[in-house]
Amino acid sequence: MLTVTTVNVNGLRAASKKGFVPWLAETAADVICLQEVRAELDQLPVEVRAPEGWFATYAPAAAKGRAGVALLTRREPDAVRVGFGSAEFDTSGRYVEADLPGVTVASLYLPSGEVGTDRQDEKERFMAEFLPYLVELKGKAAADGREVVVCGDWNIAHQEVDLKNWKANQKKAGFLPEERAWLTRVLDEAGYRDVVRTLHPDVAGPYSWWSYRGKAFDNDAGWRIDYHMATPTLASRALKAYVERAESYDRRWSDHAPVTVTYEQ
Amino acid sequence: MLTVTTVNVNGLRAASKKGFVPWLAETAADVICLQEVRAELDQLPVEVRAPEGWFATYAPAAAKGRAGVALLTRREPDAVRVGFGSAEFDTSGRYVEADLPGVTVASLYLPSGEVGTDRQDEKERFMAEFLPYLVELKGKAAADGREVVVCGDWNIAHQEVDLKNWKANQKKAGFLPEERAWLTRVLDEAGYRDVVRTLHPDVAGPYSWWSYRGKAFDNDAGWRIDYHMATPTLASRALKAYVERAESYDRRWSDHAPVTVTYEQ
DNA sequence: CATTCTAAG
DNA sequence: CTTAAAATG
Repeated sequence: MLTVTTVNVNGLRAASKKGFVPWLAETAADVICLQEVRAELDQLPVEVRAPEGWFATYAPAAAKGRAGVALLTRREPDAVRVGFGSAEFDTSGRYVEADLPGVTVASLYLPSGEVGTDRQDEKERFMAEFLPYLVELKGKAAADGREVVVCGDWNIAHQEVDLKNWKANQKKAGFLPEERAWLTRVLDEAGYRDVVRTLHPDVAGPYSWWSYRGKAFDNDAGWRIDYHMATPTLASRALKAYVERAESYDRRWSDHAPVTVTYEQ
Repeated sequence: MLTVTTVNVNGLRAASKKGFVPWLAETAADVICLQEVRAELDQLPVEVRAPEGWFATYAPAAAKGRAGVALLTRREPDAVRVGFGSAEFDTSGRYVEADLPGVTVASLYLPSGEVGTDRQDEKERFMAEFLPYLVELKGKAAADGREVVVCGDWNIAHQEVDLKNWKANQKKAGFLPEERAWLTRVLDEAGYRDVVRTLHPDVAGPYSWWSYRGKAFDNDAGWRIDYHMATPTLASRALKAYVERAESYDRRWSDHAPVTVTYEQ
């Protein structure tokens, strides 16, 4: 059994003050993929920089206070790689992967974007570069007889069922036709499986992100943008999935909820 | 009797959340000179933007969130003037004056500065422009048979007795020889009186500012940089002076304390 | 609406 | 150490 959690922490320093530390102490996960750490190593409290019982692999962004991904693993990885061979993005704190026995686990933080801005152009460049890498990653892993799961904040809701207000968001970044089509290519061309959707084909959501603005959380006006994208064999071994939505607005320590999948080994 | 208070609020929005509002409700002052308001009018809660029983004259800086002075008067001023005829400083939220019967009261926020920076150059330019204005102001007032008091944060401690650690601060902005000499000229050349010092010639302080850094407040490592500079006749009418140091670190609503003087009329 | 950085103090 | 803005999400 391998339990993998992914969660965008929206600033690990802030999250650590609001409940991330006890959450970490109680989780049953074997691997945790973090996004939006937004800190240098030495800015983090020691309980999260080097948590007891975990191996921590941090990939901060070159720009202070931005992005940043990490992997927490209960056992030491056989290998760790930061970035995916992109001159533009490898120092931007958006991708890290680790080899564990039989499986490569990655933490991805895809750029956010907003229509008509440079950020959206950046998001599109990332998508264009990252899709071929997914294909390559899957090929290398297959040659090695290993499975792959790329977890993280993909910043795109795939289908209408993946966000509460899909009608109002058809021209919004995160639910644009071209972004949705790109996610379809991740599945159909690169050959990954959306593990949570595969386990729960017909439910709305389960959402994993609610804006801090307005009453989005209380109205459950959420988006499903945090995914486990796994190679088919690993996906077929998924036993259960769970989105850990906080009980109330003020018990949250991030605007995202942890998304956990348990895989049979 | 005319009671005048001056206080640098270090952000009136923050101060309003921490105790400025009840302080204002209970003060016996007739005129309050505020510095470092750091807000536009419409960013302020209505209880301070238009407090009941007061006339409020705000002179915000053109730069958002910076400087800003104001006058609160229990009666409506006969006239109000923003700035002192300086192309550089009249829109910088550093000076406002109001005519009340027999007396002109001004709120001044002299630039802060730091040795070796552009800010210090700015402070020096302000000083160079402001001294002649003080002379002019006094002359016009005399011709009109009125007194003058320029209250505010002058950002200079005059003598060794005006700050706790004068030895360690001899090369620090706020206690440089040239700044101290300039304050002497305000007294000797422009002919103003330092009202609080005149009433209390021999005491240490009373300090009106304690840095937020370190334990400055608890150690009373303060500076006397907030002054009532009055024309001699008005100064001679000062009956008592009072610096309202907070009872404890966390009952403060600013790093400065209100400095209040009661004048006989 | 929240996090972090920066400039300023 | 604190305020407030700005950029980002």
